[in-house]
Amino acid sequence: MSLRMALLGLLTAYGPASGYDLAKSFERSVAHVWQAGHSQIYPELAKMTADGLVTVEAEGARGRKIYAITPEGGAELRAWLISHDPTGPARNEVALQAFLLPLLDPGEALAVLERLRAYTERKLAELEALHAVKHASPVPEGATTGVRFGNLALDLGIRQTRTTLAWANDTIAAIGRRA
Amino acid sequence: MSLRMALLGLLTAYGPASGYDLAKSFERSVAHVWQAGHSQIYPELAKMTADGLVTVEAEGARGRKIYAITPEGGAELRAWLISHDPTGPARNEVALQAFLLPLLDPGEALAVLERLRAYTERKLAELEALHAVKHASPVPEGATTGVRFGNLALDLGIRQTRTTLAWANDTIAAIGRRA
DNA sequence: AATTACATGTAAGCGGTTACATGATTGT
DNA sequence: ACAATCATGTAACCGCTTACATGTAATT
Repeated sequence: MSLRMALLGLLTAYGPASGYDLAKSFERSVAHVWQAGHSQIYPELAKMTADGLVTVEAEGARGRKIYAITPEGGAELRAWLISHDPTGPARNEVALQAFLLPLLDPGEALAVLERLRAYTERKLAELEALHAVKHASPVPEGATTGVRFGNLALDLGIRQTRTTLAWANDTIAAIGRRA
Repeated sequence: MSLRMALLGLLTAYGPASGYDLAKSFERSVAHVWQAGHSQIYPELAKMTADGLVTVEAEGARGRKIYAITPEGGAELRAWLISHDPTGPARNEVALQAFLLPLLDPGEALAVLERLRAYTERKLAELEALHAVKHASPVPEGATTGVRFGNLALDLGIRQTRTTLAWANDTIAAIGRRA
């Protein structure tokens, strides 16, 4: 369902687009919160067309199909946002490694934590770069809260990444003291 | 792979157990970082037996099979912890809803954020209750860092949940000002 | 005797990944 | 001519969920 909603969201915010365009949008804007490749997007768009949530508005060169969101699609997206509780089953690889970490001896655990910290630092730098760029981008159609599309998620992402980084640093310090 | 590692971790920490026991352990201890039902666990244990990572140590009443981790299993777990980068594809439902939120008008967006906040508050209370209980639990076998098994993940989870809660509160305040 | 908890498995189906396959257009 | 990019799709496979299916032991 989430893939569907992400696609409807992109079509609402940026207007009609092809499967190819949408796949690019996933790589660029949505990548940090949701991922999908073209092999997943094309069949999904076909299903969504059958369900009346989108329509093939036009067909361009090279068999390019331009999809547009329908009123039903818009309603579906709004309904999902308003009433769907994000009960995504907890499945967090970083947290799982953290969970199992005490099974290693202190030296090894420290090495793992250092790796985790480096990884988190890279991710934070990426998000903060995106944050800087964002202020130059145009406000897309469809944004009614006055907040730029995607900015709330970026803020959340940066905060969470900073939290993970702080945890890694504190844990390295705590285990380091014992080792 | 992660399910495999979670199972090996539980067998290392708590000693030999049946598929049934492991399913219970998932519900209790690992639930916040990884989820798995018995229908996933039983076939996985069979595959792990075939791969020599665990052995059926004993068979009890009601066809109960007790699995024990083998040296190969232990090596596999350690290798994974030490060298596997947790590149779990970003797929976060809360963040996706945050991403799409500006498509709603301010009143609706506020309602969604309130729901998100309530959900996060419940989760935080749960984790903090677990934190309180933890101090009474025994230190299991296999913990070599001196940190109790699962405590690092719990700390991380509490921090992240607090961060999400703060984000929800701040965003409610920010949008509320505009509405 | 009936219910609950223990205990194990299988099957259908969905969401997602990787790889395969094809062809048109544009730029060098 | 060749390469890169545009553009769409399919197939095999894996991980996971939900539901089906079966039977045993302990409790009330």
